[in-house]
Amino acid sequence: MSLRFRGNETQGIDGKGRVSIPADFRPVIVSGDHRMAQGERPSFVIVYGTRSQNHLKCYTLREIEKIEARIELMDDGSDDREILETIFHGSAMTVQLGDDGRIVLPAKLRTKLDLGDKIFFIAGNDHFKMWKPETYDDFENDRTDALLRERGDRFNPTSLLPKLPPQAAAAE
Amino acid sequence: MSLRFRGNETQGIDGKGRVSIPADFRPVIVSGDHRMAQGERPSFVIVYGTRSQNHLKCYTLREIEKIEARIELMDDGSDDREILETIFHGSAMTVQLGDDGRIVLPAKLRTKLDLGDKIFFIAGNDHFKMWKPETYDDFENDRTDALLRERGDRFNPTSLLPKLPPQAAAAE
DNA sequence: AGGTATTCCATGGGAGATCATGGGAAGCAA
DNA sequence: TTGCTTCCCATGATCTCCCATGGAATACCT
Repeated sequence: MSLRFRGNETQGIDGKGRVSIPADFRPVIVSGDHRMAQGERPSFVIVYGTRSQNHLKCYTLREIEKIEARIELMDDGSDDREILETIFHGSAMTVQLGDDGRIVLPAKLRTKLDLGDKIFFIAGNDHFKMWKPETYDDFENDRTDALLRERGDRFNPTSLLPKLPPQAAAAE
Repeated sequence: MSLRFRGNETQGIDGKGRVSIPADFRPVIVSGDHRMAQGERPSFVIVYGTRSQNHLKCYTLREIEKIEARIELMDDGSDDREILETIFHGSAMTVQLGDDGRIVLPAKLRTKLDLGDKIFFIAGNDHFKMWKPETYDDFENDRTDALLRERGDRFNPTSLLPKLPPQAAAAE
Protein backbone atom coordinates (compact mmCIF):
# COMPACT_ATOMS: atom_id res chain seq x y z
CA MET A 1 0.00 0.00 0.00
CA SER A 2 1.47 3.31 -1.02
CA LEU A 3 1.33 6.64 0.73
CA ARG A 4 -1.98 8.42 0.73
CA PHE A 5 -3.00 12.04 0.72
CA ARG A 6 -4.60 13.06 3.99
CA GLY A 7 -6.08 16.22 5.40
CA ASN A 8 -7.00 19.66 4.14
CA GLU A 9 -5.30 23.00 4.11
CA THR A 10 -5.77 26.55 2.92
CA GLN A 11 -2.77 28.08 1.19
CA GLY A 12 -1.96 31.48 -0.20
CA ILE A 13 -1.53 32.43 -3.83
CA ASP A 14 1.00 35.17 -4.39
CA GLY A 15 1.11 37.80 -7.09
CA LYS A 16 2.97 35.48 -9.42
CA GLY A 17 0.45 32.70 -9.11
CA ARG A 18 2.67 30.61 -6.91
CA VAL A 19 1.12 28.15 -4.47
CA SER A 20 2.81 26.09 -1.78
CA ILE A 21 1.70 22.48 -1.95
CA PRO A 22 0.87 21.42 1.61
CA ALA A 23 3.99 19.89 3.09
CA ASP A 24 2.15 16.68 4.00
CA PHE A 25 1.21 16.09 0.37
CA ARG A 26 4.74 16.35 -0.99
CA PRO A 27 6.08 12.97 0.05
CA VAL A 28 3.01 11.37 -1.53
CA ILE A 29 3.64 13.17 -4.80
CA VAL A 30 7.27 12.12 -4.72
CA SER A 31 6.45 8.50 -4.01
CA GLY A 32 3.98 8.46 -6.89
CA ASP A 33 6.52 9.81 -9.38
CA HIS A 34 8.57 7.10 -11.07
CA ARG A 35 10.65 9.48 -13.16
CA MET A 36 12.21 11.13 -10.13
CA ALA A 37 15.19 8.78 -10.26
CA GLN A 38 16.47 10.59 -13.34
CA GLY A 39 17.09 13.77 -11.40
CA GLU A 40 13.85 15.47 -12.44
CA ARG A 41 11.81 17.32 -9.93
CA PRO A 42 8.65 15.74 -8.60
CA SER A 43 5.60 16.39 -10.71
CA PHE A 44 1.92 15.54 -10.70
CA VAL A 45 -1.10 16.02 -12.95
CA ILE A 46 -3.85 18.59 -12.58
CA VAL A 47 -7.13 17.64 -14.25
CA TYR A 48 -9.20 20.75 -14.70
CA GLY A 49 -11.94 19.17 -16.78
CA THR A 50 -14.78 20.72 -18.66
CA ARG A 51 -16.37 24.11 -18.15
CA SER A 52 -18.66 22.95 -15.39
CA GLN A 53 -15.93 21.56 -13.16
CA ASN A 54 -15.50 24.06 -10.35
CA HIS A 55 -12.39 22.59 -8.79
CA LEU A 56 -9.11 20.97 -9.82
CA LYS A 57 -8.38 17.33 -9.30
CA CYS A 58 -4.77 16.33 -8.82
CA TYR A 59 -3.27 12.90 -9.30
CA THR A 60 0.18 11.45 -8.81
CA LEU A 61 1.77 10.16 -11.98
CA ARG A 62 1.20 6.64 -10.81
CA GLU A 63 -2.49 7.20 -10.26
CA ILE A 64 -3.10 9.03 -13.51
CA GLU A 65 -1.47 6.17 -15.34
CA LYS A 66 -3.83 3.75 -13.70
CA ILE A 67 -6.71 5.84 -14.96
CA GLU A 68 -5.24 5.96 -18.44
CA ALA A 69 -4.88 2.20 -18.42
CA ARG A 70 -8.53 1.90 -17.53
CA ILE A 71 -9.49 4.22 -20.37
CA GLU A 72 -7.57 2.04 -22.78
CA LEU A 73 -9.74 -0.89 -21.84
CA MET A 74 -12.72 0.92 -23.33
CA ASP A 75 -14.04 0.54 -26.86
CA ASP A 76 -12.19 2.69 -29.36
CA GLY A 77 -14.29 5.59 -30.42
CA SER A 78 -17.16 5.03 -28.03
CA ASP A 79 -18.82 8.15 -26.68
CA ASP A 80 -17.92 7.18 -23.15
CA ARG A 81 -14.29 6.82 -24.02
CA GLU A 82 -14.31 10.15 -25.85
CA ILE A 83 -15.67 11.86 -22.78
CA LEU A 84 -13.00 10.44 -20.55
CA GLU A 85 -10.24 11.21 -23.00
CA THR A 86 -11.40 14.79 -23.24
CA ILE A 87 -11.30 15.14 -19.47
CA PHE A 88 -8.20 13.21 -18.51
CA HIS A 89 -6.06 13.91 -21.55
CA GLY A 90 -7.52 17.01 -23.13
CA SER A 91 -8.14 18.96 -19.95
CA ALA A 92 -5.15 18.11 -17.87
CA MET A 93 -1.63 19.34 -17.38
CA THR A 94 1.53 18.16 -15.68
CA VAL A 95 3.11 20.53 -13.17
CA GLN A 96 6.50 20.41 -11.49
CA LEU A 97 7.25 21.17 -7.89
CA GLY A 98 10.03 23.67 -7.35
CA ASP A 99 12.72 23.11 -4.75
CA ASP A 100 10.68 25.16 -2.35
CA GLY A 101 7.60 22.94 -2.73
CA ARG A 102 5.61 25.39 -4.81
CA ILE A 103 3.95 25.21 -8.20
CA VAL A 104 2.85 27.98 -10.48
CA LEU A 105 -0.85 27.88 -11.09
CA PRO A 106 -1.35 29.23 -14.62
CA ALA A 107 -3.55 32.28 -15.02
CA LYS A 108 -5.94 30.21 -17.09
CA LEU A 109 -6.76 27.99 -14.13
CA ARG A 110 -6.90 30.83 -11.67
CA THR A 111 -9.45 32.48 -13.90
CA LYS A 112 -11.41 29.28 -14.36
CA LEU A 113 -11.88 28.87 -10.61
CA ASP A 114 -12.17 32.61 -10.07
CA LEU A 115 -9.43 32.42 -7.47
CA GLY A 116 -8.38 35.25 -5.22
CA ASP A 117 -5.34 34.98 -3.00
CA LYS A 118 -6.33 31.77 -1.21
CA ILE A 119 -6.81 28.21 -2.34
CA PHE A 120 -8.19 25.22 -0.46
CA PHE A 121 -6.65 21.76 -0.69
CA ILE A 122 -8.46 18.62 0.37
CA ALA A 123 -7.31 15.03 0.12
CA GLY A 124 -9.39 12.33 -1.52
CA ASN A 125 -8.62 8.69 -1.90
CA ASP A 126 -6.04 8.56 -4.68
CA HIS A 127 -5.93 12.30 -5.35
CA PHE A 128 -6.38 15.71 -3.85
CA LYS A 129 -8.60 18.57 -4.93
CA MET A 130 -8.02 22.29 -5.10
CA TRP A 131 -10.96 24.65 -4.61
CA LYS A 132 -11.67 28.30 -4.32
CA PRO A 133 -12.34 28.42 -0.57
CA GLU A 134 -15.70 30.12 -0.91
CA THR A 135 -16.86 27.65 -3.53
CA TYR A 136 -15.90 24.76 -1.34
CA ASP A 137 -17.80 26.16 1.58
CA ASP A 138 -20.88 26.88 -0.47
CA PHE A 139 -21.05 23.68 -2.45
CA GLU A 140 -19.15 20.94 -0.77
CA ASN A 141 -18.94 21.63 2.90
CA ASP A 142 -22.57 22.59 3.17
CA ARG A 143 -23.56 19.67 1.03
CA THR A 144 -21.69 17.16 3.15
CA ASP A 145 -23.14 18.60 6.31
CA ALA A 146 -26.61 18.56 4.80
CA LEU A 147 -26.25 14.97 3.68
CA LEU A 148 -25.12 14.05 7.16
CA ARG A 149 -27.88 16.02 8.83
CA GLU A 150 -30.62 14.51 6.75
CA ARG A 151 -29.66 11.11 8.11
CA GLY A 152 -30.39 12.23 11.62
CA ASP A 153 -28.56 13.18 14.76
CA ARG A 154 -27.37 9.80 15.80
CA PHE A 155 -26.14 8.83 12.36
CA ASN A 156 -22.69 7.31 12.26
CA PRO A 157 -21.06 7.64 8.82
CA THR A 158 -19.07 4.51 9.42
CA SER A 159 -22.28 2.58 9.02
CA LEU A 160 -22.18 3.42 5.31
CA LEU A 161 -19.11 1.28 4.83
CA PRO A 162 -19.63 -2.03 3.08
CA LYS A 163 -18.14 -5.07 4.73
CA LEU A 164 -14.84 -6.35 3.46
CA PRO A 165 -15.15 -9.68 1.68
CA PRO A 166 -14.23 -12.40 4.19
CA GLN A 167 -10.91 -13.45 2.68
CA ALA A 168 -9.64 -9.88 2.51
CA ALA A 169 -10.63 -9.34 6.11
CA ALA A 170 -8.84 -12.53 7.06
CA ALA A 171 -5.71 -11.58 5.12
CA GLU A 172 -5.34 -8.73 7.54
CA MET B 1 -6.40 -11.13 16.88
CA SER B 2 -4.35 -8.01 17.41
CA LEU B 3 -4.01 -5.87 20.50
CA ARG B 4 -6.94 -3.70 21.44
CA PHE B 5 -7.25 -0.31 23.05
CA ARG B 6 -8.67 -0.44 26.57
CA GLY B 7 -9.46 2.08 29.24
CA ASN B 8 -9.65 5.84 29.52
CA GLU B 9 -7.34 8.56 30.69
CA THR B 10 -7.10 12.32 31.04
CA GLN B 11 -3.83 13.83 29.88
CA GLY B 12 -2.33 17.29 29.88
CA ILE B 13 -1.66 19.51 26.90
CA ASP B 14 1.38 21.72 27.21
CA GLY B 15 2.04 25.12 25.70
CA LYS B 16 3.34 23.62 22.49
CA GLY B 17 0.30 21.45 22.02
CA ARG B 18 2.08 18.30 23.04
CA VAL B 19 0.09 15.43 24.46
CA SER B 20 1.32 12.19 26.00
CA ILE B 21 -0.50 9.24 24.52
CA PRO B 22 -1.62 6.99 27.38
CA ALA B 23 1.11 4.45 27.92
CA ASP B 24 -1.34 1.56 27.61
CA PHE B 25 -2.31 2.66 24.10
CA ARG B 26 1.21 2.77 22.75
CA PRO B 27 1.83 -0.94 22.23
CA VAL B 28 -1.45 -1.14 20.34
CA ILE B 29 -0.40 1.69 18.05
CA VAL B 30 2.96 0.03 17.46
CA SER B 31 1.40 -3.33 16.69
CA GLY B 32 -0.94 -1.71 14.16
CA ASP B 33 1.86 0.03 12.28
CA HIS B 34 3.35 -2.05 9.48
CA ARG B 35 5.81 0.58 8.30
CA MET B 36 7.68 0.55 11.59
CA ALA B 37 10.12 -2.00 10.19
CA GLN B 38 11.65 0.70 8.03
CA GLY B 39 12.94 2.55 11.06
CA GLU B 40 10.08 4.99 11.19
CA ARG B 41 8.48 5.91 14.44
CA PRO B 42 5.07 4.56 15.27
CA SER B 43 2.27 6.59 13.82
CA PHE B 44 -1.49 6.56 13.70
CA VAL B 45 -4.29 8.51 12.05
CA ILE B 46 -6.50 11.14 13.63
CA VAL B 47 -9.86 11.60 11.93
CA TYR B 48 -11.27 14.96 12.89
CA GLY B 49 -14.24 14.93 10.56
CA THR B 50 -16.65 17.64 9.49
CA ARG B 51 -17.62 20.76 11.36
CA SER B 52 -20.11 19.00 13.58
CA GLN B 53 -17.77 16.34 14.92
CA ASN B 54 -16.91 17.30 18.49
CA HIS B 55 -14.20 14.75 19.17
CA LEU B 56 -11.26 13.10 17.41
CA LYS B 57 -11.26 9.49 16.36
CA CYS B 58 -7.91 7.74 16.19
CA TYR B 59 -7.11 4.61 14.22
CA THR B 60 -4.03 2.49 13.87
CA LEU B 61 -2.62 2.38 10.36
CA ARG B 62 -3.88 -1.14 9.95
CA GLU B 63 -7.41 -0.15 10.87
CA ILE B 64 -7.52 2.96 8.72
CA GLU B 65 -6.36 0.96 5.75
CA LYS B 66 -9.16 -1.48 6.30
CA ILE B 67 -11.55 1.42 6.20
CA GLU B 68 -9.95 2.77 3.04
CA ALA B 69 -10.26 -0.61 1.41
CA ARG B 70 -13.94 -0.62 2.26
CA ILE B 71 -14.38 2.84 0.80
CA GLU B 72 -12.85 1.61 -2.42
CA LEU B 73 -15.55 -1.02 -2.69
CA MET B 74 -18.14 1.73 -3.02
CA ASP B 75 -19.37 3.21 -6.29
CA ASP B 76 -17.13 5.92 -7.69
CA GLY B 77 -18.75 9.27 -7.24
CA SER B 78 -21.73 8.19 -5.13
CA ASP B 79 -22.87 10.57 -2.42
CA ASP B 80 -22.12 8.09 0.30
CA ARG B 81 -18.63 7.52 -0.94
CA GLU B 82 -18.01 11.26 -1.19
CA ILE B 83 -19.03 11.71 2.41
CA LEU B 84 -16.71 9.00 3.59
CA GLU B 85 -13.82 10.30 1.52
CA THR B 86 -14.33 13.76 2.93
CA ILE B 87 -14.26 12.38 6.44
CA PHE B 88 -11.60 9.69 6.27
CA HIS B 89 -9.26 11.25 3.72
CA GLY B 90 -10.10 14.91 3.67
CA SER B 91 -10.47 15.38 7.42
CA ALA B 92 -7.72 13.22 8.78
CA MET B 93 -4.04 13.41 9.47
CA THR B 94 -1.21 11.05 10.25
CA VAL B 95 0.72 11.79 13.43
CA GLN B 96 3.96 10.31 14.67
CA LEU B 97 4.76 9.37 18.20
CA GLY B 98 8.00 10.84 19.48
CA ASP B 99 10.47 8.78 21.45
CA ASP B 100 8.84 10.11 24.57
CA GLY B 101 5.38 8.86 23.57
CA ARG B 102 3.95 12.26 22.77
CA ILE B 103 2.30 13.73 19.71
CA VAL B 104 1.79 17.33 18.77
CA LEU B 105 -1.84 18.22 18.45
CA PRO B 106 -1.96 21.01 15.85
CA ALA B 107 -3.53 24.28 16.83
CA LYS B 108 -6.23 23.70 14.25
CA LEU B 109 -7.52 20.69 16.13
CA ARG B 110 -7.15 22.26 19.54
CA THR B 111 -9.31 25.09 18.32
CA LYS B 112 -11.85 22.78 16.74
CA LEU B 113 -12.45 20.98 20.03
CA ASP B 114 -12.00 24.17 22.04
CA LEU B 115 -9.40 22.42 24.15
CA GLY B 116 -7.84 23.86 27.25
CA ASP B 117 -4.93 22.14 28.92
CA LYS B 118 -6.57 18.75 29.37
CA ILE B 119 -7.75 16.08 26.98
CA PHE B 120 -9.72 12.91 27.63
CA PHE B 121 -8.87 9.60 25.94
CA ILE B 122 -11.28 6.70 25.76
CA ALA B 123 -10.77 3.37 24.04
CA GLY B 124 -13.17 1.97 21.48
CA ASN B 125 -12.91 -1.35 19.78
CA ASP B 126 -10.49 -0.72 16.93
CA HIS B 127 -9.84 2.92 17.78
CA PHE B 128 -9.72 5.45 20.56
CA LYS B 129 -11.30 8.86 20.87
CA MET B 130 -10.04 12.14 22.19
CA TRP B 131 -12.47 14.61 23.76
CA LYS B 132 -12.46 17.88 25.52
CA PRO B 133 -13.19 16.59 29.03
CA GLU B 134 -16.16 18.86 29.56
CA THR B 135 -17.71 17.95 26.23
CA TYR B 136 -17.39 14.29 26.99
CA ASP B 137 -19.12 14.71 30.31
CA ASP B 138 -21.93 16.75 28.83
CA PHE B 139 -22.63 14.72 25.72
CA GLU B 140 -21.32 11.24 25.90
CA ASN B 141 -21.32 10.25 29.49
CA ASP B 142 -24.84 11.52 29.94
CA ARG B 143 -25.96 9.93 26.73
CA THR B 144 -24.65 6.49 27.63
CA ASP B 145 -26.25 6.77 31.04
CA ALA B 146 -29.54 7.82 29.49
CA LEU B 147 -29.45 4.94 27.03
CA LEU B 148 -28.84 2.56 29.89
CA ARG B 149 -31.55 4.07 32.06
CA GLU B 150 -34.17 3.86 29.40
CA ARG B 151 -33.71 0.08 29.35
CA GLY B 152 -34.63 -0.15 32.99
CA ASP B 153 -32.96 -0.86 36.28
CA ARG B 154 -32.25 -4.50 35.87
CA PHE B 155 -30.79 -4.17 32.41
CA ASN B 156 -27.51 -5.97 31.83
CA PRO B 157 -25.57 -4.57 28.86
CA THR B 158 -23.95 -7.91 28.20
CA SER B 159 -27.33 -9.15 27.05
CA LEU B 160 -26.97 -6.95 23.95
CA LEU B 161 -24.09 -9.06 22.64
CA PRO B 162 -24.88 -11.35 19.75
CA LYS B 163 -23.67 -14.90 20.10
CA LEU B 164 -20.49 -15.95 18.30
CA PRO B 165 -21.06 -18.41 15.48
CA PRO B 166 -20.12 -21.85 16.85
CA GLN B 167 -16.89 -22.44 14.89
CA ALA B 168 -15.48 -18.99 15.68
CA ALA B 169 -16.17 -19.52 19.34
CA ALA B 170 -14.24 -22.77 19.25
CA ALA B 171 -11.29 -21.21 17.40
CA GLU B 172 -10.89 -18.65 20.16
C1' DA C 1 8.12 -5.39 56.40
C1' DG C 2 10.75 -1.36 55.61
C1' DG C 3 13.49 1.09 53.00
C1' DT C 4 16.11 1.79 48.70
C1' DA C 5 17.16 1.44 43.83
C1' DT C 6 15.35 1.26 39.25
C1' DT C 7 12.34 1.89 35.67
C1' DC C 8 8.68 4.11 33.42
C1' DC C 9 6.13 8.09 32.72
C1' DA C 10 4.49 12.96 32.31
C1' DT C 11 6.14 17.34 31.39
C1' DG C 12 9.18 21.34 30.36
C1' DG C 13 12.80 24.11 27.62
C1' DG C 14 16.05 25.29 23.90
C1' DA C 15 18.54 24.70 19.36
C1' DG C 16 18.05 23.65 14.85
C1' DA C 17 15.30 22.27 10.80
C1' DT C 18 11.28 22.94 8.00
C1' DC C 19 7.82 25.66 5.98
C1' DA C 20 5.07 29.48 3.90
C1' DT C 21 5.92 33.46 1.67
C1' DG C 22 8.10 37.53 -0.46
C1' DG C 23 11.35 39.91 -3.73
C1' DG C 24 14.95 40.46 -7.24
C1' DA C 25 17.64 38.98 -11.25
C1' DA C 26 18.10 36.28 -15.30
C1' DG C 27 15.98 34.06 -19.33
C1' DC C 28 12.27 34.01 -22.91
C1' DA C 29 8.71 35.59 -26.02
C1' DA C 30 6.00 38.97 -28.38
C1' DT D 1 11.79 47.05 -25.28
C1' DT D 2 7.87 45.20 -22.39
C1' DG D 3 5.71 41.82 -20.14
C1' DC D 4 5.87 37.24 -18.36
C1' DT D 5 8.12 33.23 -16.45
C1' DT D 6 11.75 30.74 -14.03
C1' DC D 7 15.34 30.45 -10.82
C1' DC D 8 17.69 31.84 -6.66
C1' DC D 9 18.03 33.92 -2.22
C1' DA D 10 15.98 35.98 2.15
C1' DT D 11 13.06 36.02 6.24
C1' DG D 12 9.92 35.14 10.02
C1' DA D 13 7.12 31.75 12.07
C1' DT D 14 6.31 27.32 13.25
C1' DC D 15 7.41 22.75 14.11
C1' DT D 16 10.90 18.81 15.43
C1' DC D 17 14.11 16.89 17.76
C1' DC D 18 16.98 16.33 21.66
C1' DC D 19 17.96 16.81 26.39
C1' DA D 20 16.55 17.46 31.30
C1' DT D 21 13.65 16.98 35.47
C1' DG D 22 10.67 15.28 38.97
C1' DG D 23 7.30 12.05 40.39
C1' DA D 24 5.01 7.66 40.62
C1' DA D 25 5.08 2.90 40.40
C1' DT D 26 7.58 -1.21 40.59
C1' DA D 27 11.22 -4.24 41.70
C1' DC D 28 14.80 -5.38 44.79
C1' DC D 29 17.43 -6.03 48.94
C1' DT D 30 18.22 -6.80 53.69
